[in-house]
Amino acid sequence: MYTIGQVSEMFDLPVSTLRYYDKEGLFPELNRTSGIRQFSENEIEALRVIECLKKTGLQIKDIKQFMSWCIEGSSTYTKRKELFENQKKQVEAEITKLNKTLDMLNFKCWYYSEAIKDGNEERLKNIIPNELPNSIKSAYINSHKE
Amino acid sequence: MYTIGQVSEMFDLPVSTLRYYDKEGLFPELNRTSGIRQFSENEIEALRVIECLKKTGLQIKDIKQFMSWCIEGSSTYTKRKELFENQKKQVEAEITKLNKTLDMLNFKCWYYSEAIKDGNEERLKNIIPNELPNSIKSAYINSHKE
DNA sequence: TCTTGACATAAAGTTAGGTTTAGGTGTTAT
DNA sequence: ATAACACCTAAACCTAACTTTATGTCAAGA
Repeated sequence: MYTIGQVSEMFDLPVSTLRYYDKEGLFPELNRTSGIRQFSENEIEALRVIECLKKTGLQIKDIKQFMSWCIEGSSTYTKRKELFENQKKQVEAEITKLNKTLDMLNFKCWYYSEAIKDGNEERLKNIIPNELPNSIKSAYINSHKE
Repeated sequence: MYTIGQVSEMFDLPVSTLRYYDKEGLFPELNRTSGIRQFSENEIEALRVIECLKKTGLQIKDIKQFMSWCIEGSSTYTKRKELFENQKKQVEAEITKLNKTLDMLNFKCWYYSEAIKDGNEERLKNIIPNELPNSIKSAYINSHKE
């Protein structure tokens, strides 16, 4: 059993955030002794899931929904699995997008290192995109299409 | 030259968002003819950079700062390069985090597919974490440490 | 005893990034 | 000439996810 202060330290989250999550129904099985919250292993795992689902872009109200399914029991296993599978797709798509973003960042890093060497952008403006070095050209094309 | 409506279609952004970006100073060189915004290649590239930098987590006010540096000329090449290098680190760190998130999602997907087969979580609760299949075990450990 | 520190609540405040609304201009199809 | 569009502005509004504030309880140490 942990106090709210201990959990705050463990997860590096403000106490106010934990109280907010509780108020929003994210710890439906949280017990109290004379008003004081008692976080058990159950709430610790819930917090790991909360942090995971938040990272996937899920909103608090939908995380609350998930927590309700957990209490409903075995009849919601399929729903819960589908949720995780959906969020997995979301994250995979997000990683793909971030890799496209990295292409733009790599191109711009190269661009400015060349501009620093030249002292201006004249030469660069003339070689874009056909005379770009091959390694940079693909990053340029990837980040400038659509 | 493009109208705001054409740019809205090209980037799949609401017209109101483009006006908002303009108001926030993200198109410092945008010209107008009798009050109507004229988006040129310059603003199109600016928008590509805006979308890129937003994806890296940069705030509008910092993107505005970058746009000001662009106008200042060659004296800001180094600052601009450093910005892109920083954002590149941010994105690489974010991809690492998302991969950890994927570990949790993979574990949970596996967990619920097993729970569906069993009809309950009894067996699962007893095999965590030591008797987990190896492929799942690493995902579990990865997403349950720290 | 008194004050410090951890816990509690309810309600108001904050922030970023837009979006909506209300009112107006100018051009083009019927 | 009138209606439908695409454009314009300023200002109010919105939302999610917290955070802060004001107020109070309770246990332990000086």
